Amino acid sequence: MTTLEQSLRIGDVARLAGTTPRTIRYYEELGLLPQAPGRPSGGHRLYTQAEVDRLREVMRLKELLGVSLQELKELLAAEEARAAVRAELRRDDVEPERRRELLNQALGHLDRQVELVERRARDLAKLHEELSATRRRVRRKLGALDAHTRGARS
Amino acid sequence: MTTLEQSLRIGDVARLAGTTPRTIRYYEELGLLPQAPGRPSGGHRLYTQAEVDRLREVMRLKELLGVSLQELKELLAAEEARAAVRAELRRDDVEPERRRELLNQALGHLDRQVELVERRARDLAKLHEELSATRRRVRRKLGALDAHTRGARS
DNA sequence: TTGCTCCTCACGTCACGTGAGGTGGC
DNA sequence: TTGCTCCTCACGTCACGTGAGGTGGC
Repeated sequence: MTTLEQSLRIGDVARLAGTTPRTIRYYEELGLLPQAPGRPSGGHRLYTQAEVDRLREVMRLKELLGVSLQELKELLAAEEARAAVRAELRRDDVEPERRRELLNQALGHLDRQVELVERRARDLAKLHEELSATRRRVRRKLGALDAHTRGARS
Repeated sequence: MTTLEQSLRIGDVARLAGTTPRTIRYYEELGLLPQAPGRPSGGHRLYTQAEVDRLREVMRLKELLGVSLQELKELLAAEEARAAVRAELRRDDVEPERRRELLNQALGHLDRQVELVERRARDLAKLHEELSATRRRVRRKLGALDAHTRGARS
């Protein structure tokens, strides 16, 4: 039961996640990150690796899903519910219908995220195809130009 | 030589592109869209389909590449250079070395865009894989739950 | 003439960046 | 004690949103 890892400060967390202390405080203010616990109001925030992971996940979803922080907060509230639910599900005295309800909720949230990701992936693939086609055309022109130049010299 | 299509107003363009007049004016101010030509300063802006296409492309790249408007402006300046260059290339009196230089520039800009797109696509694919795996796990639990319930009832 | 859309300020908002001035732990 | 990072305002910035008050074309 070591508590040795409880020693990350806000600057450490920011560096590990690739962002700034200001962003962490802002996310905490919005409720996207939990309040650093046991802080005497004005004292330093202390974190563990769990907060680093959480922050990285928040940043990743924000970037890749392209949603506002408010929307993201709602999406993540669902994930938190799932975490709480997992604890509840682990106990065996949960009624099957309650269990089914919880699992179905989780499935709904996952489906929404997957849909957002797939839509973005389709759009990106189309753009990639177009850029590649243009690039091939430019390359062909360069090739023809080289061949012509060599032909004229030889 | 009909000039019948020269009759789009800023609200029309916004609706066709899925944005707002304010965004169009802002992009014009930043130089991302050309000034609507022949406007008596205070008069209404008039557009053609070409501006609609341009605007859609700007919006699409902004969303999918996730770059700032300033970075996007630089990327698109390259595209404009390409357009001007295509006109120059069409004439046959361009020196081959100049021609090669222009084509190589175009290739460089395309490579940068393709790299951005591929990086995003990789990140998205990874996220998709993780979400799908989680979804499969939840589904398996639901399936087991159903089987168990039916088993208990039968 | 009546609506509608347009125009230009200009202030508000979201997601932070960036000092200003001060306190706290190795 | 000296640095360093931390703290809380609070104003600045980017990419627009949203009226305020007024002018212009079917």
